[in-house]
Amino acid sequence: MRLLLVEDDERVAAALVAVLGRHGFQVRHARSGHEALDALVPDGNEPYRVVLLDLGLPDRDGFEVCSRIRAGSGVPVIMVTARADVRSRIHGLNLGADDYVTKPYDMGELLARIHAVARRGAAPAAVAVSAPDTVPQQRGPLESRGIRIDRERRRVSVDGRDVPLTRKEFDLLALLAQSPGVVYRREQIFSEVWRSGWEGNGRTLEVHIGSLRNKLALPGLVEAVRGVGYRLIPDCPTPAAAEPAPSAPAEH
Amino acid sequence: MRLLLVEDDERVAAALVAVLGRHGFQVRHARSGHEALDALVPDGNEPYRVVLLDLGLPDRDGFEVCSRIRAGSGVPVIMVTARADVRSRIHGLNLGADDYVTKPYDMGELLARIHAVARRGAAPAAVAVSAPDTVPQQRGPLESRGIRIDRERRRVSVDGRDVPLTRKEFDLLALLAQSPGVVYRREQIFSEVWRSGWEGNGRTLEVHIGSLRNKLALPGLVEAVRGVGYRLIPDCPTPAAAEPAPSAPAEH
DNA sequence: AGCCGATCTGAGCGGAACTTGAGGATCACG
DNA sequence: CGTGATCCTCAAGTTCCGCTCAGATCGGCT
Repeated sequence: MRLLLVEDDERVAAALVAVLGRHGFQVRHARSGHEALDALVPDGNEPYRVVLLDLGLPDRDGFEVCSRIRAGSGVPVIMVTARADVRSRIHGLNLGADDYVTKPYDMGELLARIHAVARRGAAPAAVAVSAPDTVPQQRGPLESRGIRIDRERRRVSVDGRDVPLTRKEFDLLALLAQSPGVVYRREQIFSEVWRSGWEGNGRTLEVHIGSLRNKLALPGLVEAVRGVGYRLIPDCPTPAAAEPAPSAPAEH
Repeated sequence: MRLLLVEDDERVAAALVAVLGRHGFQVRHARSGHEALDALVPDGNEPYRVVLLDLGLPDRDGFEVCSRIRAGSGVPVIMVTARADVRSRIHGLNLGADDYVTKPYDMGELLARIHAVARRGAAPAAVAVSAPDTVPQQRGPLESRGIRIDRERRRVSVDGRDVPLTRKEFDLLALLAQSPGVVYRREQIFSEVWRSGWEGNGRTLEVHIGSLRNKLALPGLVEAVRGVGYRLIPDCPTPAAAEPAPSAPAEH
Protein backbone atom coordinates (compact mmCIF):
# COMPACT_ATOMS: atom_id res chain seq x y z
CA MET A 1 0.00 0.00 0.00
CA ARG A 2 1.63 3.22 -1.16
CA LEU A 3 1.59 6.27 1.01
CA LEU A 4 2.85 9.76 0.33
CA LEU A 5 4.44 11.50 3.27
CA VAL A 6 4.91 15.24 3.03
CA GLU A 7 7.25 16.39 5.75
CA ASP A 8 10.03 18.92 5.83
CA ASP A 9 11.74 17.78 8.99
CA GLU A 10 14.16 15.01 8.12
CA ARG A 11 14.23 13.48 11.55
CA VAL A 12 10.50 13.29 11.96
CA ALA A 13 10.22 11.95 8.46
CA ALA A 14 12.77 9.24 9.07
CA ALA A 15 10.96 8.09 12.16
CA LEU A 16 7.63 8.00 10.38
CA VAL A 17 9.00 6.19 7.39
CA ALA A 18 10.39 3.56 9.69
CA VAL A 19 7.20 3.02 11.62
CA LEU A 20 4.95 3.14 8.61
CA GLY A 21 7.23 0.78 6.77
CA ARG A 22 6.99 -1.68 9.59
CA HIS A 23 3.23 -1.51 9.27
CA GLY A 24 3.20 -2.46 5.67
CA PHE A 25 3.24 0.87 3.93
CA GLN A 26 5.43 1.67 1.01
CA VAL A 27 6.32 5.23 1.83
CA ARG A 28 7.38 7.94 -0.55
CA HIS A 29 8.81 10.94 1.17
CA ALA A 30 8.26 14.40 -0.28
CA ARG A 31 10.09 17.29 1.33
CA SER A 32 7.94 20.07 0.00
CA GLY A 33 4.52 20.78 -1.30
CA HIS A 34 5.87 21.09 -4.76
CA GLU A 35 7.52 17.73 -4.64
CA ALA A 36 4.30 16.27 -3.28
CA LEU A 37 2.26 17.62 -6.15
CA ASP A 38 4.75 16.24 -8.60
CA ALA A 39 4.62 12.87 -6.98
CA LEU A 40 0.86 12.78 -7.31
CA VAL A 41 0.81 13.13 -11.06
CA PRO A 42 -0.38 9.77 -12.32
CA ASP A 43 2.56 7.94 -13.77
CA GLY A 44 1.21 4.51 -14.37
CA ASN A 45 2.37 3.21 -11.06
CA GLU A 46 0.00 2.16 -8.39
CA PRO A 47 -1.56 5.37 -7.08
CA TYR A 48 -1.09 6.53 -3.54
CA ARG A 49 -3.76 5.37 -1.17
CA VAL A 50 -3.31 8.18 1.27
CA VAL A 51 -1.35 11.37 1.75
CA LEU A 52 0.07 12.36 5.09
CA LEU A 53 0.46 16.09 4.91
CA ASP A 54 2.69 17.23 7.69
CA LEU A 55 4.10 20.66 7.16
CA GLY A 56 5.72 21.79 10.32
CA LEU A 57 5.67 25.51 10.63
CA PRO A 58 4.75 27.22 7.38
CA ASP A 59 1.22 26.03 7.77
CA ARG A 60 -0.25 28.43 5.31
CA ASP A 61 1.55 26.43 2.70
CA GLY A 62 0.13 23.28 4.12
CA PHE A 63 -3.38 24.48 3.51
CA GLU A 64 -2.47 25.57 0.07
CA VAL A 65 -0.90 22.27 -0.82
CA CYS A 66 -3.99 20.51 0.43
CA SER A 67 -6.36 22.46 -1.72
CA ARG A 68 -4.14 22.03 -4.72
CA ILE A 69 -4.02 18.33 -4.22
CA ARG A 70 -7.76 18.38 -3.97
CA ALA A 71 -8.06 20.38 -7.14
CA GLY A 72 -6.62 17.58 -9.16
CA SER A 73 -7.15 14.39 -7.28
CA GLY A 74 -9.30 12.59 -4.83
CA VAL A 75 -6.61 10.95 -2.74
CA PRO A 76 -7.46 10.91 0.92
CA VAL A 77 -5.45 13.50 2.78
CA ILE A 78 -4.65 13.56 6.46
CA MET A 79 -3.28 16.81 7.75
CA VAL A 80 -0.87 16.53 10.61
CA THR A 81 0.12 19.77 12.21
CA ALA A 82 0.96 21.56 15.38
CA ARG A 83 -1.77 24.09 14.86
CA ALA A 84 -4.42 22.84 17.18
CA ASP A 85 -6.87 25.73 17.19
CA VAL A 86 -10.38 25.05 16.04
CA ARG A 87 -10.18 27.60 13.28
CA SER A 88 -7.33 25.81 11.62
CA ARG A 89 -9.00 22.46 12.01
CA ILE A 90 -12.16 23.63 10.39
CA HIS A 91 -10.26 25.36 7.70
CA GLY A 92 -8.19 22.32 6.90
CA LEU A 93 -11.20 20.04 6.77
CA ASN A 94 -13.10 22.49 4.63
CA LEU A 95 -10.24 22.59 2.17
CA GLY A 96 -10.82 18.95 1.52
CA ALA A 97 -8.68 17.18 4.06
CA ASP A 98 -10.17 13.92 5.23
CA ASP A 99 -8.82 14.10 8.72
CA TYR A 100 -6.88 16.54 10.83
CA VAL A 101 -4.52 15.29 13.50
CA THR A 102 -2.69 17.59 15.84
CA LYS A 103 0.74 17.09 17.30
CA PRO A 104 1.62 15.58 19.53
CA TYR A 105 -0.29 12.56 18.44
CA ASP A 106 -0.31 8.95 19.40
CA MET A 107 1.30 6.78 16.78
CA GLY A 108 -1.29 4.06 17.20
CA GLU A 109 -4.09 6.48 16.68
CA LEU A 110 -2.44 7.95 13.62
CA LEU A 111 -2.13 4.49 12.16
CA ALA A 112 -5.76 3.77 12.92
CA ARG A 113 -6.78 6.98 11.22
CA ILE A 114 -4.64 6.24 8.22
CA HIS A 115 -6.32 2.91 7.88
CA ALA A 116 -9.70 4.51 8.36
CA VAL A 117 -9.30 6.87 5.45
CA ALA A 118 -7.45 4.36 3.31
CA ARG A 119 -10.13 1.71 3.57
CA ARG A 120 -12.59 4.13 2.13
CA GLY A 121 -10.73 3.46 -1.05
CA ALA A 122 -9.61 6.52 -2.82
CA ALA A 123 -11.96 7.55 -5.48
CA PRO A 124 -10.10 6.61 -8.62
CA ALA A 125 -7.57 9.37 -9.02
CA ALA A 126 -10.33 11.58 -10.24
CA VAL A 127 -9.99 13.45 -13.44
CA ALA A 128 -7.26 12.62 -15.82
CA VAL A 129 -4.05 14.50 -15.77
CA SER A 130 -5.70 17.81 -16.40
CA ALA A 131 -6.01 20.69 -14.07
CA PRO A 132 -2.63 20.59 -12.44
CA ASP A 133 -2.30 24.30 -11.89
CA THR A 134 -5.52 25.82 -12.96
CA VAL A 135 -5.30 28.52 -10.39
CA PRO A 136 -2.12 30.42 -10.01
CA GLN A 137 -1.67 31.02 -6.37
CA GLN A 138 1.36 32.76 -5.04
CA ARG A 139 2.79 32.06 -1.71
CA GLY A 140 3.88 34.48 0.90
CA PRO A 141 2.02 37.71 0.65
CA LEU A 142 -0.45 36.62 -1.92
CA GLU A 143 -1.08 38.80 -4.83
CA SER A 144 -3.54 38.84 -7.62
CA ARG A 145 -5.23 41.55 -9.57
CA GLY A 146 -3.01 44.13 -8.05
CA ILE A 147 -4.09 43.26 -4.55
CA ARG A 148 -1.34 42.48 -2.15
CA ILE A 149 -2.27 40.78 1.08
CA ASP A 150 0.29 40.64 3.82
CA ARG A 151 -1.07 38.20 6.36
CA GLU A 152 1.57 38.82 8.94
CA ARG A 153 1.18 42.55 9.06
CA ARG A 154 -2.47 42.30 8.23
CA ARG A 155 -2.10 44.92 5.58
CA VAL A 156 -3.64 45.16 2.17
CA SER A 157 -2.70 47.33 -0.75
CA VAL A 158 -4.27 47.78 -4.14
CA ASP A 159 -1.96 48.94 -6.90
CA GLY A 160 0.45 50.17 -4.30
CA ARG A 161 -2.23 52.17 -2.56
CA ASP A 162 -2.49 51.14 1.07
CA VAL A 163 -6.02 50.16 2.05
CA PRO A 164 -6.83 50.10 5.75
CA LEU A 165 -9.24 47.32 6.58
CA THR A 166 -10.99 46.43 9.79
CA ARG A 167 -10.48 43.09 11.44
CA LYS A 168 -13.51 41.40 9.96
CA GLU A 169 -12.94 42.85 6.57
CA PHE A 170 -9.40 41.59 6.53
CA ASP A 171 -10.29 38.12 7.74
CA LEU A 172 -13.00 37.94 5.15
CA LEU A 173 -10.70 38.95 2.35
CA ALA A 174 -7.91 36.71 3.54
CA LEU A 175 -10.26 33.76 3.60
CA LEU A 176 -11.66 34.34 0.15
CA ALA A 177 -8.24 35.10 -1.25
CA GLN A 178 -6.98 31.78 -0.03
CA SER A 179 -8.36 30.15 -3.12
CA PRO A 180 -9.56 32.68 -5.63
CA GLY A 181 -12.41 31.29 -7.65
CA VAL A 182 -13.55 28.87 -5.02
CA VAL A 183 -16.99 29.47 -3.60
CA TYR A 184 -17.14 29.77 0.15
CA ARG A 185 -20.52 29.02 1.64
CA ARG A 186 -22.02 31.34 4.15
CA GLU A 187 -21.83 28.87 7.00
CA GLN A 188 -18.25 28.16 6.16
CA ILE A 189 -17.43 31.83 6.23
CA PHE A 190 -19.17 32.28 9.52
CA SER A 191 -17.39 29.38 11.12
CA GLU A 192 -14.00 30.62 10.00
CA VAL A 193 -14.27 34.35 10.40
CA TRP A 194 -16.66 34.48 13.30
CA ARG A 195 -16.66 32.18 16.25
CA SER A 196 -17.51 28.76 14.96
CA GLY A 197 -21.03 27.53 15.19
CA TRP A 198 -22.40 31.04 14.97
CA GLU A 199 -25.23 31.66 12.60
CA GLY A 200 -25.38 35.17 11.32
CA ASN A 201 -28.67 36.57 12.36
CA GLY A 202 -29.06 39.74 10.43
CA ARG A 203 -27.38 41.12 7.39
CA THR A 204 -24.01 41.01 9.04
CA LEU A 205 -22.14 39.25 6.32
CA GLU A 206 -23.58 41.36 3.54
CA VAL A 207 -22.66 44.54 5.32
CA HIS A 208 -19.06 43.51 5.73
CA ILE A 209 -18.84 42.34 2.17
CA GLY A 210 -20.26 45.66 1.16
CA SER A 211 -17.72 47.73 2.99
CA LEU A 212 -14.93 45.48 1.80
CA ARG A 213 -16.01 46.05 -1.77
CA ASN A 214 -16.14 49.77 -1.21
CA LYS A 215 -12.70 49.98 0.24
CA LEU A 216 -11.05 47.81 -2.37
CA ALA A 217 -12.83 49.67 -5.13
CA LEU A 218 -12.37 46.80 -7.53
CA PRO A 219 -15.78 46.19 -8.98
CA GLY A 220 -16.53 42.60 -9.73
CA LEU A 221 -13.81 41.26 -7.52
CA VAL A 222 -15.97 39.85 -4.78
CA GLU A 223 -18.80 37.96 -6.37
CA ALA A 224 -21.92 36.76 -4.65
CA VAL A 225 -23.04 33.28 -5.54
CA ARG A 226 -26.74 33.32 -5.01
CA GLY A 227 -27.98 30.99 -2.34
CA VAL A 228 -24.50 29.73 -1.57
CA GLY A 229 -21.90 32.27 -0.61
CA TYR A 230 -19.13 34.39 -2.06
CA ARG A 231 -16.03 34.05 -4.14
CA LEU A 232 -13.13 36.09 -5.41
CA ILE A 233 -12.75 36.40 -9.13
CA PRO A 234 -9.21 35.47 -10.05
CA ASP A 235 -7.33 37.61 -12.51
CA CYS A 236 -7.06 35.06 -15.26
CA PRO A 237 -10.03 35.95 -17.45
CA THR A 238 -11.47 32.51 -17.94
CA PRO A 239 -10.56 30.40 -15.00
CA ALA A 240 -13.38 27.95 -15.33
CA ALA A 241 -12.62 26.89 -18.85
CA ALA A 242 -9.57 25.31 -17.33
CA GLU A 243 -8.41 24.27 -20.74
CA PRO A 244 -8.35 20.50 -20.88
CA ALA A 245 -5.15 20.93 -22.89
CA PRO A 246 -5.92 18.11 -25.27
CA SER A 247 -2.44 17.49 -26.51
CA ALA A 248 -0.10 18.65 -23.85
CA PRO A 249 -0.41 18.31 -20.13
CA ALA A 250 1.68 21.41 -20.17
CA GLU A 251 3.02 21.71 -16.73
CA HIS A 252 4.61 25.10 -16.38
CA MET B 1 -28.85 14.93 2.77
CA ARG B 2 -30.03 12.35 5.27
CA LEU B 3 -28.18 11.78 8.49
CA LEU B 4 -28.77 9.24 11.21
CA LEU B 5 -28.21 10.47 14.73
CA VAL B 6 -27.83 7.85 17.43
CA GLU B 7 -28.11 9.51 20.79
CA ASP B 8 -29.81 8.51 24.00
CA ASP B 9 -29.88 11.87 25.69
CA GLU B 10 -32.97 13.70 24.53
CA ARG B 11 -31.65 17.15 25.23
CA VAL B 12 -28.38 16.69 23.42
CA ALA B 13 -30.25 15.11 20.56
CA ALA B 14 -32.71 17.96 20.28
CA ALA B 15 -29.93 20.48 20.12
CA LEU B 16 -28.06 18.51 17.48
CA VAL B 17 -31.16 17.97 15.40
CA ALA B 18 -31.78 21.68 15.41
CA VAL B 19 -28.28 22.67 14.40
CA LEU B 20 -27.90 19.94 11.82
CA GLY B 21 -31.27 20.78 10.38
CA ARG B 22 -30.24 24.35 9.98
CA HIS B 23 -27.23 23.15 8.07
CA GLY B 24 -29.24 21.26 5.55
CA PHE B 25 -29.36 17.80 7.00
CA GLN B 26 -32.49 15.78 7.20
CA VAL B 27 -31.94 14.12 10.54
CA ARG B 28 -33.41 10.88 11.77
CA HIS B 29 -33.01 10.38 15.48
CA ALA B 30 -32.48 6.90 16.86
CA ARG B 31 -32.50 6.50 20.62
CA SER B 32 -30.72 3.20 20.78
CA GLY B 33 -28.39 1.01 18.86
CA HIS B 34 -31.24 -1.30 18.05
CA GLU B 35 -33.31 1.48 16.60
CA ALA B 36 -30.30 2.65 14.63
CA LEU B 37 -29.76 -0.72 13.06
CA ASP B 38 -33.42 -0.85 12.13
CA ALA B 39 -33.24 2.52 10.53
CA LEU B 40 -30.31 1.47 8.41
CA VAL B 41 -32.13 -1.37 6.71
CA PRO B 42 -32.53 -0.30 3.11
CA ASP B 43 -36.13 0.60 2.53
CA GLY B 44 -36.10 2.21 -0.86
CA ASN B 45 -35.70 5.66 0.56
CA GLU B 46 -32.63 7.67 0.00
CA PRO B 47 -29.89 6.09 2.08
CA TYR B 48 -28.22 7.84 4.99
CA ARG B 49 -25.10 9.70 4.03
CA VAL B 50 -23.54 9.55 7.46
CA VAL B 51 -24.19 8.15 10.92
CA LEU B 52 -23.44 10.13 14.04
CA LEU B 53 -22.98 7.55 16.73
CA ASP B 54 -23.13 9.26 20.04
CA LEU B 55 -23.64 6.88 22.89
CA GLY B 56 -23.13 8.80 26.05
CA LEU B 57 -22.63 6.29 28.79
CA PRO B 58 -23.27 2.74 27.66
CA ASP B 59 -20.21 2.92 25.51
CA ARG B 60 -19.72 -0.77 25.28
CA ASP B 61 -22.83 -0.83 23.18
CA GLY B 62 -21.46 1.95 21.08
CA PHE B 63 -18.61 -0.14 19.82
CA GLU B 64 -20.85 -3.06 19.19
CA VAL B 65 -23.36 -0.98 17.33
CA CYS B 66 -20.58 0.37 15.22
CA SER B 67 -19.28 -2.98 14.18
CA ARG B 68 -22.76 -4.23 13.49
CA ILE B 69 -23.47 -1.27 11.30
CA ARG B 70 -20.23 -1.94 9.52
CA ALA B 71 -21.19 -5.55 9.05
CA GLY B 72 -24.22 -4.65 7.05
CA SER B 73 -23.50 -1.36 5.40
CA GLY B 74 -20.86 1.01 4.20
CA VAL B 75 -22.27 4.21 5.63
CA PRO B 76 -19.67 6.48 7.04
CA VAL B 77 -19.78 6.48 10.82
CA ILE B 78 -18.55 9.15 13.16
CA MET B 79 -18.27 8.14 16.77
CA VAL B 80 -18.89 10.86 19.27
CA THR B 81 -18.18 10.02 22.84
CA ALA B 82 -16.81 11.18 26.14
CA ARG B 83 -14.23 8.43 26.17
CA ALA B 84 -11.11 10.27 25.17
CA ASP B 85 -8.44 7.69 25.90
CA VAL B 86 -6.29 6.55 23.06
CA ARG B 87 -7.29 2.94 23.50
CA SER B 88 -10.90 3.70 22.85
CA ARG B 89 -10.10 5.88 19.91
CA ILE B 90 -8.04 3.21 18.26
CA HIS B 91 -10.60 0.62 19.06
CA GLY B 92 -13.39 2.66 17.59
CA LEU B 93 -11.49 3.44 14.43
CA ASN B 94 -10.45 -0.15 13.98
CA LEU B 95 -14.03 -1.26 14.29
CA GLY B 96 -14.75 0.66 11.16
CA ALA B 97 -15.61 4.12 12.36
CA ASP B 98 -14.50 6.79 9.95
CA ASP B 99 -13.84 9.37 12.57
CA TYR B 100 -13.78 9.61 16.31
CA VAL B 101 -14.67 12.83 18.05
CA THR B 102 -14.47 13.32 21.78
CA LYS B 103 -16.69 15.50 23.91
CA PRO B 104 -16.63 18.28 24.46
CA TYR B 105 -16.34 19.15 20.84
CA ASP B 106 -16.68 22.31 18.86
CA MET B 107 -19.84 22.36 16.82
CA GLY B 108 -18.13 23.91 13.87
CA GLU B 109 -15.49 21.23 13.83
CA LEU B 110 -18.06 18.49 14.12
CA LEU B 111 -19.88 19.91 11.14
CA ALA B 112 -16.67 20.11 9.19
CA ARG B 113 -15.90 16.50 10.01
CA ILE B 114 -19.37 15.40 9.07
CA HIS B 115 -18.94 17.06 5.73
CA ALA B 116 -15.52 15.52 5.35
CA VAL B 117 -16.76 11.98 5.73
CA ALA B 118 -19.96 12.61 3.78
CA ARG B 119 -17.99 14.20 0.98
CA ARG B 120 -16.39 11.01 -0.08
CA GLY B 121 -19.68 9.27 -0.08
CA ALA B 122 -20.34 5.86 1.21
CA ALA B 123 -18.83 3.04 -0.69
CA PRO B 124 -22.26 1.66 -1.43
CA ALA B 125 -22.21 -1.70 0.22
CA ALA B 126 -25.86 -1.63 -0.61
CA VAL B 127 -27.55 -3.81 -3.14
CA ALA B 128 -27.42 -1.68 -6.23
CA VAL B 129 -23.74 -2.22 -6.67
CA SER B 130 -24.30 -4.01 -9.96
CA ALA B 131 -22.76 -1.65 -12.46
CA PRO B 132 -19.05 -2.18 -12.06
CA ASP B 133 -17.82 0.85 -13.88
CA THR B 134 -20.19 3.33 -12.40
CA VAL B 135 -17.95 4.09 -9.52
CA PRO B 136 -19.46 7.09 -7.85
CA GLN B 137 -16.75 9.56 -8.42
CA GLN B 138 -17.26 11.78 -5.49
CA ARG B 139 -14.26 14.02 -5.30
CA GLY B 140 -12.46 16.44 -7.41
CA PRO B 141 -13.87 17.89 -10.57
CA LEU B 142 -16.19 15.65 -12.50
CA GLU B 143 -15.71 15.30 -16.18
CA SER B 144 -17.46 13.40 -18.87
CA ARG B 145 -18.58 14.07 -22.39
CA GLY B 146 -16.76 17.34 -22.53
CA ILE B 147 -18.60 18.66 -19.53
CA ARG B 148 -16.43 19.73 -16.69
CA ILE B 149 -18.06 20.24 -13.34
CA ASP B 150 -16.02 21.99 -10.72
CA ARG B 151 -17.95 21.80 -7.51
CA GLU B 152 -15.59 23.91 -5.49
CA ARG B 153 -15.93 26.78 -7.87
CA ARG B 154 -19.45 25.93 -8.85
CA ARG B 155 -18.52 26.27 -12.44
CA VAL B 156 -19.46 24.20 -15.42
CA SER B 157 -17.89 24.29 -18.80
CA VAL B 158 -18.78 22.47 -21.97
CA ASP B 159 -15.93 22.06 -24.42
CA GLY B 160 -14.15 24.91 -22.75
CA ARG B 161 -17.13 27.23 -22.91
CA ASP B 162 -18.12 28.51 -19.51
CA VAL B 163 -21.79 27.88 -18.75
CA PRO B 164 -23.31 29.90 -15.94
CA LEU B 165 -25.87 27.91 -14.01
CA THR B 166 -28.21 28.86 -11.23
CA ARG B 167 -28.16 27.13 -7.91
CA LYS B 168 -30.79 24.51 -8.61
CA GLU B 169 -29.48 23.83 -12.06
CA PHE B 170 -25.99 23.29 -10.77
CA ASP B 171 -27.06 21.08 -7.90
CA LEU B 172 -29.20 19.08 -10.23
CA LEU B 173 -26.40 18.54 -12.69
CA ALA B 174 -23.89 17.78 -9.98
CA LEU B 175 -26.20 15.17 -8.55
CA LEU B 176 -26.89 13.44 -11.83
CA ALA B 177 -23.26 13.62 -12.85
CA GLN B 178 -22.24 11.80 -9.72
CA SER B 179 -23.11 8.54 -11.37
CA PRO B 180 -23.75 9.00 -15.06
CA GLY B 181 -26.12 6.37 -16.33
CA VAL B 182 -27.79 5.77 -13.03
CA VAL B 183 -31.40 6.77 -12.79
CA TYR B 184 -32.28 9.14 -9.99
CA ARG B 185 -35.84 8.97 -8.80
CA ARG B 186 -37.83 12.14 -8.48
CA GLU B 187 -38.18 11.93 -4.72
CA GLN B 188 -34.50 11.28 -4.43
CA ILE B 189 -33.70 14.32 -6.50
CA PHE B 190 -36.04 16.45 -4.45
CA SER B 191 -34.55 15.42 -1.18
CA GLU B 192 -31.01 16.03 -2.38
CA VAL B 193 -31.43 19.25 -4.26
CA TRP B 194 -34.29 20.73 -2.31
CA ARG B 195 -33.66 20.39 1.37
CA SER B 196 -36.33 18.77 3.49
CA GLY B 197 -38.22 15.93 1.96
CA TRP B 198 -40.77 17.99 0.16
CA GLU B 199 -42.35 16.41 -2.84
CA GLY B 200 -42.48 19.00 -5.57
CA ASN B 201 -45.98 20.10 -6.36
CA GLY B 202 -46.00 21.48 -9.83
CA ARG B 203 -43.79 21.10 -12.83
CA THR B 204 -40.85 22.47 -10.91
CA LEU B 205 -38.43 19.69 -11.63
CA GLU B 206 -39.26 19.56 -15.31
CA VAL B 207 -38.72 23.26 -15.68
CA HIS B 208 -35.31 23.14 -14.10
CA ILE B 209 -34.34 20.15 -16.17
CA GLY B 210 -35.50 22.09 -19.18
CA SER B 211 -33.39 25.14 -18.54
CA LEU B 212 -30.43 22.95 -17.69
CA ARG B 213 -30.76 21.22 -21.04
CA ASN B 214 -30.98 24.56 -22.79
CA LYS B 215 -27.90 25.94 -21.19
CA LEU B 216 -25.78 22.87 -21.70
CA ALA B 217 -26.94 22.56 -25.28
CA LEU B 218 -26.06 18.91 -25.41
CA PRO B 219 -29.13 17.21 -26.76
CA GLY B 220 -29.74 13.78 -25.37
CA LEU B 221 -27.52 14.27 -22.38
CA VAL B 222 -30.17 14.47 -19.73
CA GLU B 223 -32.63 11.71 -20.29
CA ALA B 224 -36.04 11.42 -18.73
CA VAL B 225 -36.97 7.98 -17.54
CA ARG B 226 -40.70 7.84 -17.69
CA GLY B 227 -42.42 7.46 -14.40
CA VAL B 228 -39.17 7.27 -12.50
CA GLY B 229 -36.83 10.19 -12.86
CA TYR B 230 -33.82 11.33 -14.82
CA ARG B 231 -30.32 10.28 -15.65
CA LEU B 232 -27.25 11.42 -17.48
CA ILE B 233 -26.13 9.51 -20.52
CA PRO B 234 -22.51 8.52 -19.97
CA ASP B 235 -19.97 9.07 -22.71
CA CYS B 236 -19.26 5.43 -23.28
CA PRO B 237 -21.95 4.95 -25.91
CA THR B 238 -23.68 1.90 -24.59
CA PRO B 239 -22.49 0.08 -21.56
CA ALA B 240 -25.62 -1.59 -22.72
CA ALA B 241 -24.39 -5.15 -23.06
CA ALA B 242 -24.72 -5.30 -19.34
CA GLU B 243 -28.45 -4.91 -19.58
CA PRO B 244 -29.67 -8.29 -18.43
CA ALA B 245 -31.69 -6.43 -15.86
CA PRO B 246 -30.82 -8.89 -13.15
CA SER B 247 -32.51 -7.29 -10.22
CA ALA B 248 -34.35 -4.90 -12.44
CA PRO B 249 -36.58 -2.45 -10.66
CA ALA B 250 -39.59 -4.27 -11.95
CA GLU B 251 -42.06 -1.78 -13.20
CA HIS B 252 -44.78 -4.22 -12.32
C1' DA C 1 -17.35 59.12 31.70
C1' DG C 2 -17.20 60.32 26.96
C1' DC C 3 -15.56 59.58 22.33
C1' DC C 4 -15.05 57.06 18.21
C1' DG C 5 -14.65 53.41 15.21
C1' DA C 6 -16.18 48.68 14.52
C1' DT C 7 -19.87 45.58 14.45
C1' DC C 8 -24.53 44.24 14.39
C1' DT C 9 -29.58 44.70 13.35
C1' DG C 10 -33.77 45.90 10.82
C1' DA C 11 -36.52 47.71 6.96
C1' DG C 12 -37.06 48.51 2.15
C1' DC C 13 -35.80 47.85 -2.59
C1' DG C 14 -34.82 45.53 -6.86
C1' DG C 15 -33.77 41.78 -9.41
C1' DA C 16 -32.70 36.98 -9.98
C1' DA C 17 -34.37 32.51 -9.11
C1' DC C 18 -38.02 29.62 -8.31
C1' DT C 19 -42.77 28.01 -8.78
C1' DT C 20 -47.13 27.36 -10.92
C1' DG C 21 -50.51 26.55 -14.46
C1' DA C 22 -52.14 25.60 -19.03
C1' DG C 23 -51.59 23.78 -23.52
C1' DG C 24 -49.09 20.98 -26.68
C1' DA C 25 -46.05 17.00 -27.66
C1' DT C 26 -44.81 12.26 -26.77
C1' DC C 27 -44.96 7.79 -25.11
C1' DA C 28 -46.92 3.20 -23.44
C1' DC C 29 -50.46 0.26 -24.00
C1' DG C 30 -54.69 -1.70 -25.28
C1' DC D 1 -55.76 4.27 -33.77
C1' DG D 2 -57.40 6.00 -29.47
C1' DT D 3 -56.59 7.10 -24.78
C1' DG D 4 -54.49 8.37 -20.58
C1' DA D 5 -50.40 9.29 -18.40
C1' DT D 6 -46.18 11.65 -18.49
C1' DC D 7 -43.13 15.00 -20.03
C1' DC D 8 -41.86 19.50 -22.26
C1' DT D 9 -42.31 24.50 -23.10
C1' DC D 10 -43.86 29.02 -22.36
C1' DA D 11 -45.34 32.79 -19.93
C1' DA D 12 -46.96 34.59 -16.05
C1' DG D 13 -46.87 35.10 -10.82
C1' DT D 14 -44.44 34.80 -6.31
C1' DT D 15 -40.80 34.07 -3.30
C1' DC D 16 -36.30 34.52 -2.00
C1' DC D 17 -31.94 36.74 -1.50
C1' DG D 18 -28.41 40.04 -1.66
C1' DC D 19 -27.58 45.08 -1.51
C1' DT D 20 -27.90 49.48 0.81
C1' DC D 21 -28.85 52.77 4.26
C1' DA D 22 -29.59 54.32 8.77
C1' DG D 23 -29.66 53.69 13.38
C1' DA D 24 -28.42 50.80 17.66
C1' DT D 25 -25.01 48.41 20.30
C1' DC D 26 -20.52 47.09 21.57
C1' DG D 27 -15.76 47.80 22.93
C1' DG D 28 -11.31 50.05 23.26
C1' DC D 29 -8.97 54.27 24.37
C1' DT D 30 -7.98 58.83 26.54
